[in-house]
Amino acid sequence: MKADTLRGHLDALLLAVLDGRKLHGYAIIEALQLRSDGALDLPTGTVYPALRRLERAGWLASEWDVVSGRKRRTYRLTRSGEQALAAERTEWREFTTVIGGVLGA
Amino acid sequence: MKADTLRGHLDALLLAVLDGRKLHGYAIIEALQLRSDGALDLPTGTVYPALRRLERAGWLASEWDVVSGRKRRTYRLTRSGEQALAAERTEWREFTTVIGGVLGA
DNA sequence: CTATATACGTAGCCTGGCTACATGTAGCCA
DNA sequence: TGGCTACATGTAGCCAGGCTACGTATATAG
Repeated sequence: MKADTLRGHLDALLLAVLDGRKLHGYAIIEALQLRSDGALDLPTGTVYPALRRLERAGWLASEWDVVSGRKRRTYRLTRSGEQALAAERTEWREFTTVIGGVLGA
Repeated sequence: MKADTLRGHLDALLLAVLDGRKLHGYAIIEALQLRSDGALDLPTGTVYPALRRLERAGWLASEWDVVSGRKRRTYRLTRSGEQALAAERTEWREFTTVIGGVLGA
């Protein structure tokens, strides 16, 4: 996939992958690979700062836990994160309608 | 539409709007407004540099003409521009499939 | 004769994802 | 025991590319 196309859609992806489940950063990256059949392989330098940003925005909450000696910061959607996800999904539909409409015919 | 979402898709829009017809810059902006029901209102500072870039890339060709005293630089797709457009359309489908797939369920 | 629409163009900002690091643990295998 | 790989988190700074804010000029309507 061409570079830069992700711009503006990263938040939506992160919120979506956390919809209904708790995951830590590393697992989020893997989940996105899985759900996209390998098309999305986001670097940690993209994901970790984004997660902290979303937490500061109040859309995610995190807590540390330790699994077999390794520390993990596990994230989950907050109530307002769920609302943000719904909004992101709506925006995505609008976006694809607009661009697709121009490209379409 | 949220800022930055256009990132990486501008070329596709410009090529698409010139598919099968010649247009000058100002008319391209209007055509995009029309085709998107007003959702796309690209500033000249976005469109004009992009057109020149696409021309340098060999995807567009331009010529000056004068209509009722006003000078216009009219653009058309080159052969390789048509190929680029086809490629952009394919990439767009892939992109929406990937992101939509993650957001979807 | 002023305002608005038409028409083209550039310099420089700004944002946000990415590159390239730094740090540390667990488990496997030779 | 030592090294390699997978797991796991994080930051500093780069960089691309769309956008803001300009500057220029003509035609037309009021």
